[in-house]
Amino acid sequence: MNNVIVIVGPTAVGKTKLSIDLAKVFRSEIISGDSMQVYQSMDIGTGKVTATEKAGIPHYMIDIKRPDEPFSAAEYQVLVQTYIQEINQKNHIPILVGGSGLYIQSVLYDYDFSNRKRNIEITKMLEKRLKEEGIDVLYEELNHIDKEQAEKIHPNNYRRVIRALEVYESTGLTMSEYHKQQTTSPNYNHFIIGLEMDRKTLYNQINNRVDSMIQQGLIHEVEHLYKQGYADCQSMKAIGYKEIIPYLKGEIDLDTAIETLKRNSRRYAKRQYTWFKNKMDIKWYTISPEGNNPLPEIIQDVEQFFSETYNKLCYKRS
RNA sequence: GGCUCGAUAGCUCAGUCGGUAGAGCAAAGGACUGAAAAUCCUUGUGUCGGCGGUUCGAUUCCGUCUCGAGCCA
Repeated sequence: MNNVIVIVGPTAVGKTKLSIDLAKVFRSEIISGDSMQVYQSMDIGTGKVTATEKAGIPHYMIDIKRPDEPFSAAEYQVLVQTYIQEINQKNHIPILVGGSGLYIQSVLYDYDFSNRKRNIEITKMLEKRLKEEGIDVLYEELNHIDKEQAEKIHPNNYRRVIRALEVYESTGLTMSEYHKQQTTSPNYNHFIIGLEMDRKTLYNQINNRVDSMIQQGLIHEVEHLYKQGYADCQSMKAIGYKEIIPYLKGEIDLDTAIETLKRNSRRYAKRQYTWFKNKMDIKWYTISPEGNNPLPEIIQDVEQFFSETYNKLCYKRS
């Protein structure tokens, strides 16, 4: 079974730095586990690694899409699983690092998306019906064809309701029927490192990070994309972009945009915690306000976890 | 120094004709299988500024003190 080291944690906690430190020790290659860093020209706002930070370590899943292209967990999964296999074949352990819970989960547990491709035509029709008939009608319909799935989705969550209907309409099988086919055993020999931090400290760090993004020219970056006509794409739903666009349109002032951006980042961090804590089997490492370095402990735990295959790996202690 | 208006949830404020209180925002918790940085759900105990008085009972009325804002000297 292939190996993979995973690093998760809320935004701004320091995942990128840890991934590079670890990659140096184990001579790993890094795969981004992030739904927005796949987009080109979105560097500052997504907190992408810089060329210098990369320190020559190969990085995957970054800058692979234009900002106007769609992207999805399914597409992500296929590419990443290929990379994981390739890196393992070279006798290295890949490090999968990022904050997009579903994306990482779908790789590790091999969610089977293949038979239920998204069908934009059907989605659009359902969206039209949502407008005309209201969510209640759609929800009732879902309840009729797939009670089990309907019970899992709140009636107001139109995205999930529409997707469940779309899957049924395009494939003839319901969401819960797909769930039943799904295996629950992990796809890889994996060790998940979670970075956490006292909430107050993290929020401070998030606020400071937003300020520094602004200093680095985030406004300019968003403006550049906006002027190219990318305002309504999936990529512009990213935190750091969707808050700046109203400012560029003159709808809100800059302070409001920045405050909203900070708030959305904080809320995002909270949602990330919810996912990680409740869905993944994680070994947590706390970073204290004094900025302690959990690296030695992590190295030890990783070595121990992979001890069986350890001697075969091309690692090198630095 | 005098007068007026304030002081209630982390913030901005509402309210109780006296029966210990509620909105918005912030925040916290949760859901999630091809948009996931998306989408959605749930959650309000706070010495009602301090101390006295009236009252069966005061956050509400009265007195006084503290702090803040404004006006007049």
